[in-house]
Amino acid sequence: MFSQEILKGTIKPLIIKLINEEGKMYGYQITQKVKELSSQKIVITEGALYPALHKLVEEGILVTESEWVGNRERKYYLLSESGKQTAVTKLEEIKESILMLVQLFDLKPLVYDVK
Amino acid sequence: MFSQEILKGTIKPLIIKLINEEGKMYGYQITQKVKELSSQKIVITEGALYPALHKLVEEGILVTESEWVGNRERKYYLLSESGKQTAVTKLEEIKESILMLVQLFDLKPLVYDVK
DNA sequence: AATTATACATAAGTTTATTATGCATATTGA
DNA sequence: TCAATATGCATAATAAACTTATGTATAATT
Repeated sequence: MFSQEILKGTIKPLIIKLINEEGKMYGYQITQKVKELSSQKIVITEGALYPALHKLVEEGILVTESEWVGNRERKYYLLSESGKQTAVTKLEEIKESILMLVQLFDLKPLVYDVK
Repeated sequence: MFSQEILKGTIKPLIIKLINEEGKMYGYQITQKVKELSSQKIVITEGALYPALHKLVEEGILVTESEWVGNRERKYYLLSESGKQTAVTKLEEIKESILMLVQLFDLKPLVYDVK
C-alpha cells in the first residue's frame, strides 16, 4: 500500500515544480499530470488543489490567465515575474528536504563530501 | 535555507524508524538524535513530539517503560509486539513514498559530489 | 439518455504542526 | 555561587493543511 501521509506539504512545491516546467497549467491538468507521473498513485483532490493554487496567487508567486474553451473556463496558472525567482529558491529547498528524508530513512548510502 | 515544510507528516514514521533501530528511546533523546542525524537542521519541538508519541501508544504501536534517573523520569518508548509488525509495513510504505518524491521532483539519479 | 470526464469552487470537520506556557531537576560556566 | 543552559516531561491555543462532502456547469462517450 502506498502512503499519502508523507506527501503532506508537498502540494505547493509540486505545483510550482510542474508550472515551472510546463510554463502554464490549469487545475484539472495538474491533477491529471500528477496522476500520470505517479502511475495513478497520487490523486490530488480539489479540496487540496484549489486552496493551494489560490494561496500561491495570494503569495504573489502565481498569476492567472483565463481562457475560454467552448463555454467552459480554463484558468491557467503561471509564475509571476517575482515568482520565477521564488520558484528557483523553493525548488532548491525542496530538493534539499527530500534528500534529507532520503538520508534520514536510509534510502542511499551516506554521501561523503570529500572536498 | 532549509524548508521544514515538506517534513510535515514525517514525524511519526521517523519515530518508528528510530525506535525500530535503537530498541527503545525516550522523547528528549529522539529530538537530539534527529538533530544529530540532520546536522542540526531538523528540530522536533515538544508540541509535535509528545502528541505524536502518545498517538502511537494509543494506536498500539508503541508501549512505554519508565525509568528513574536520579529524581527525574525518563519515559522510554518501544515497539509493542504487534508494533514490530506494523513498523516493517510502515517503513516500507514510507520508503516507497520518499522514492515517489524523488521521482516527482527529478532527484534521480542521485548526484554524488565526490570532489 | 445516462454516465463519465472536464472544470471550477467552497465548507465542515479532522489532523498535524507551531508557538507559548508550565513544571521540575541537573549541570555547567562565569 | 548563582545564573544560565540543558535535561525531561507535558498541555493549550492557535494556525496550517488536508479529507470528505457538496455545489454548479459543460463536453464527451457509451
